[in-house]
Amino acid sequence: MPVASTSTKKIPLFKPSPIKHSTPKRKPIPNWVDVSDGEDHIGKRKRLNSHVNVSNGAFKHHPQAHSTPPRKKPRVSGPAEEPLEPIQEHRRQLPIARGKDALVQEIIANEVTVLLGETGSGKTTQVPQYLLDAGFAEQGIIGITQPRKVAAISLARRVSVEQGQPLGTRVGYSVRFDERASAETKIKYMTDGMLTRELLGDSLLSKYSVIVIDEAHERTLRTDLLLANLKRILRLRNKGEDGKGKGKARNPLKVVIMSATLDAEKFSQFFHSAKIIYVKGRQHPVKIYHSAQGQQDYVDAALRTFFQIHIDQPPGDVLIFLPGQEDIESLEKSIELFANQLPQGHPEVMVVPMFAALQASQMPRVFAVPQNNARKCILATNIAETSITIPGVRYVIDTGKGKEKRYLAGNTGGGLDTLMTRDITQSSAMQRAGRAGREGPGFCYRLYTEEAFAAMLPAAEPEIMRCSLAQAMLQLLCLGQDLQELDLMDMPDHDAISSALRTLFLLGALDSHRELTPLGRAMASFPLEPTHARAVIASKELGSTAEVLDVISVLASSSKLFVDATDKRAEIAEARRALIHPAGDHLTLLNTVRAYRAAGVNGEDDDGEAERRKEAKGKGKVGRDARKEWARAHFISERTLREAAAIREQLCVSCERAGIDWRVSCGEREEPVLLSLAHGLAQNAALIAPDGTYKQIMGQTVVKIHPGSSMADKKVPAIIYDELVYTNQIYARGVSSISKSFFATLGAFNRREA
DNA sequence: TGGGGATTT
Repeated sequence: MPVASTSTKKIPLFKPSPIKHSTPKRKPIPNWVDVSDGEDHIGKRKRLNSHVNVSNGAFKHHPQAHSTPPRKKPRVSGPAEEPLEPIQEHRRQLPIARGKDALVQEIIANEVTVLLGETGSGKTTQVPQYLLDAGFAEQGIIGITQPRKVAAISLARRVSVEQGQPLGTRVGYSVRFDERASAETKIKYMTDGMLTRELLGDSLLSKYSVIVIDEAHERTLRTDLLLANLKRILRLRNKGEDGKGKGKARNPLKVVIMSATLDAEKFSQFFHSAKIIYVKGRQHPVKIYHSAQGQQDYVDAALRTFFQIHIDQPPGDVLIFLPGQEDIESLEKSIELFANQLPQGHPEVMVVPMFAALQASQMPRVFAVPQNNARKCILATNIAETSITIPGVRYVIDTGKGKEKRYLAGNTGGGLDTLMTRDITQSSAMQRAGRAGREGPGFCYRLYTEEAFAAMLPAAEPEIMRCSLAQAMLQLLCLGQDLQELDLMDMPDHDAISSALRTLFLLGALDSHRELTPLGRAMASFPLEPTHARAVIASKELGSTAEVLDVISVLASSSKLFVDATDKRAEIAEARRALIHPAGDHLTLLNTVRAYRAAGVNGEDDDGEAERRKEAKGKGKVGRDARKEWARAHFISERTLREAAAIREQLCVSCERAGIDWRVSCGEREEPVLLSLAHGLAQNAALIAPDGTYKQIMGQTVVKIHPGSSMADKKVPAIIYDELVYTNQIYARGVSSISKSFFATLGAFNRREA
């Protein structure tokens, strides 16, 4: 074995194991309907537990598991028929097509339907079209929610092609910063956050005749809030004229809950034992191997497994799931080292790292076709589980580990995010394995035992149990709802609720009777965390709105501004030196945003005013290129800056509605900026102790300034910070120095505003 | 001396 000679370690041995016990034992539930076999079974409801496997969407484990699934011929055929358009033929061949009539019948007959559809069933593209055909769009819109923007957009694009109509007419989408929909739109794909927002304006969602919640198993915070509200809306909209459910409701609503796997029964129970409809998927079979023994060092085990595949197995790209960037970079080096020592005749290896913080310029490599028949090896975080699909993958190596952020509510100084490497869930494991079967039969090597798989949690805890509730509570209060009284699928811990209430009180959003204040209502009108919204509002009196919007829009962006590459540390530090502000990270952000804007004018520094005038006239290519080059030279994510610019524009609109003049600037004075931010970050503050450590003002937690902060290793009397993250230690991230005297008056300030 | 991944009229 050539690799064994370069490594003293033994290659792990794998035994094939067809996951015999991955279908959880379930009690017979009378509500199950299987429509996979098509219209033969209309009216003849089959009991699921007697004949169909449902829990394992990623791969098959019945006797015919390892053969390619049969492709059904179109039902409409014969010499007399017109040949079907390729698109329509494709639609008819999707697994769900055979169940169309039965599915529509069930949706007509029931208020809520739970649709359990495996990957590749076609449920997300087809069900809305079936509902359209069945006349559901005559009284309203068919809305389909997605957790991710890109999914909503690409689905709408696909379905508009299937409908033969331009995007934005019959089929449209609506996501933040981007909408393609019109008065004639009947099928609308949208993010769950968008529909949550619509609730604030129309608490009955009355323009929708059907709402389809897709990927419900992901249980995002917004999905959970939607589900609770849909239950309420159904009660209000679907009762008859006499108000008691008799007679015909004027504007009834249908709800369809779609889930890939697992938890279908929980959705059914939540909606009063709603019918569960099951549709098979059409995924290529993936053969699963578990390691015979548990692996202590998963990076090393992944290394050995990769070369075992590379040397022994036929061509096909390899996707390795790892927890984070550190492991990815370490494995990348190891694989390259060993790949260079391979004997002649072995294909080369092209190693591609993939994680969210990667520079945009590196991303295309993931999709590139390797040269010289090299084998591509993608090292990815769980970004490759749901967000990005990579073509060509035939082998998956699953370490069984992933990082998970979890919010721990504090009873004093705000909360704390933990970011820890943990065992993944069974649902994640199946999702990861499924990534090997998208184009053909595949293989998944799990670096953990079958017993370890069985011991994993079936699914991740819902997000509502793992995040700060302050923003959700504030939004609900504006709807006249109380999170504690809401009929949620899972109720968050009492600690999380009281911590959020406390935060809202300290920010002045609630009064001492827990009533929403005018300030709270103003805060809720911003698409921001309450802490950030508070800072924007505080900037009005302090005359620093333009600057605060520059800072907050970056903080509210989904990705990092400063991209770091481990191997260019010195170069990066040198490039950014001029941007660093002695007062800390917030003003460093401000410098960066200003410099970026100025770079678009002449490549020279500028007060930004000229650029704003130029922007108003239309964006010039020269300016765009200059900005792009500037961002690249300073190792700054332009994607983040562009997202921040879009957020800033939206915030300006919110400011206008709230009576805040977003043009007001404090010029070069820095204190008004920091003071505004401090009004929002009042709970996130620490004072230096005699021993040189920082201690929270509210609460006694000792915090360390994150090494990535410009304030790292600096000793100042007092700091504010964006967040606390616990990894190995409790780190404060996004740190600025602030005058100590500020805190004496802060509490009084917020309450006076309230 | 260290950064799982989404999202918002």
